[in-house]
Amino acid sequence: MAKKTREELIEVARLQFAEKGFYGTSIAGIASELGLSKQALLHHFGTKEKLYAQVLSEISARYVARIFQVQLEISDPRQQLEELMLDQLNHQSADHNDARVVMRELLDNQARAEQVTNWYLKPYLNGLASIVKRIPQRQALTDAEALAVVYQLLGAINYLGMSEPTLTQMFGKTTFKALCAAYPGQLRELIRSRFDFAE
Amino acid sequence: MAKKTREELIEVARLQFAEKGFYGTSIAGIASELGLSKQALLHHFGTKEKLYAQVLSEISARYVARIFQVQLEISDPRQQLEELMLDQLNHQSADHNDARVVMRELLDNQARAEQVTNWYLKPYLNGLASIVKRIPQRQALTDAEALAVVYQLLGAINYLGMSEPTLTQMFGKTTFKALCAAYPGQLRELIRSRFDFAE
DNA sequence: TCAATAACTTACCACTTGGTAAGTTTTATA
DNA sequence: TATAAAACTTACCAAGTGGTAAGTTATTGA
Repeated sequence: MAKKTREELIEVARLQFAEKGFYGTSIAGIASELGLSKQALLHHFGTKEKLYAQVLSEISARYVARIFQVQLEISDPRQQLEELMLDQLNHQSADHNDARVVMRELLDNQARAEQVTNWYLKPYLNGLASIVKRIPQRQALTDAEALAVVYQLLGAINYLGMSEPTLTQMFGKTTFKALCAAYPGQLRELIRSRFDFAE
Repeated sequence: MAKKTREELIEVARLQFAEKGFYGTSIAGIASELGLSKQALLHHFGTKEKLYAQVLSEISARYVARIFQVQLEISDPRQQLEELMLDQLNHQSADHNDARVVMRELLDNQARAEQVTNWYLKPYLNGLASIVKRIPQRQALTDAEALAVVYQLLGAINYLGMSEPTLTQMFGKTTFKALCAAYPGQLRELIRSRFDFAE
């Protein structure tokens, strides 16, 4: 059962980092959620930073794995892209913690200035960019332009997911649910109008 | 000079909240940047929460003012939308602190559970949504669907702006600059392909 | 000029933070 | 069953947090 505690700690940490951010989360709070002392956590991970790095790297690994999987299942890069984006959207409505952690990482990491974690997300972004560059009529895109496209799509998807609490409070639960229901259709429309699936 | 100190405090707070978030920012740190004591700040604002609310409400006011302005200058809602979005993008490359504060507000506000601030962004979002609903062939959209469109666009824009530090470290300054240069064009293309300006 | 008030400062408080040191219990292994 | 190592706990620490209380200095306005 050695591994179990470790995994449970990572999962609790993931939720709290997503909800309150790196600074807003305390290692004592994470540990106590499992009835453990703060030092139990430090025993497993050494420092708060290392725990955070672990959480982030596992998220990244999940994303990258999904890219590989889709590339095996689908051959057309346009459909790969659409599948991955809609997948991300679905995955996010079920559990927006990953997206929130990533978003916070993008926001915080300058301040935390922890070089190591900077690279965790790179394979994921590169994987998506390379798919974009394989789309017909997009092969002339530079790396930067392809990344720009990826960022537009990810932004369009993730911005909504992480705004749930605020939007619910602002517009009410009903409106927010309607918004979420409308989203996949709008997103698909956005992708298709962008990469002219017609032809 | 009474007002000046207050305004300076708000500006410093804006930068620090943007960079380190609500929890990561300390009022002592803000004050000391101006050579003041922490209590000088508390004298002006009472609590950290109230200072934060002030920062957020000024950002929102700026956004809303821009909407009004554009609505006076331009009559076609499609062009209004394009102008506002490109404007947001430009404004953001010069100073991404506003977008970062907003993003953090969307992320944090559940945890902080501070009802008052929840509404600051509402006029801004509603203003944009109403523009979308005025676009020809989009008038049948529900409020939720219009909001979904707004969220897609804002996400596409803001996601990039706030990722600058991370992306710079990941891909280097040159690539990031190229990415930024490619962005307005890609964004315009996205908007136009979405709302068929052709007709 | 004088009183009121705004703009501060110093001192202090209770609490929380991440982390160290050292000891104890549990588990695995030989 | 003995031993080593893993998985903890209690105790402690220095530093930092937001905030209160009370006093001081500067500014303003009648």
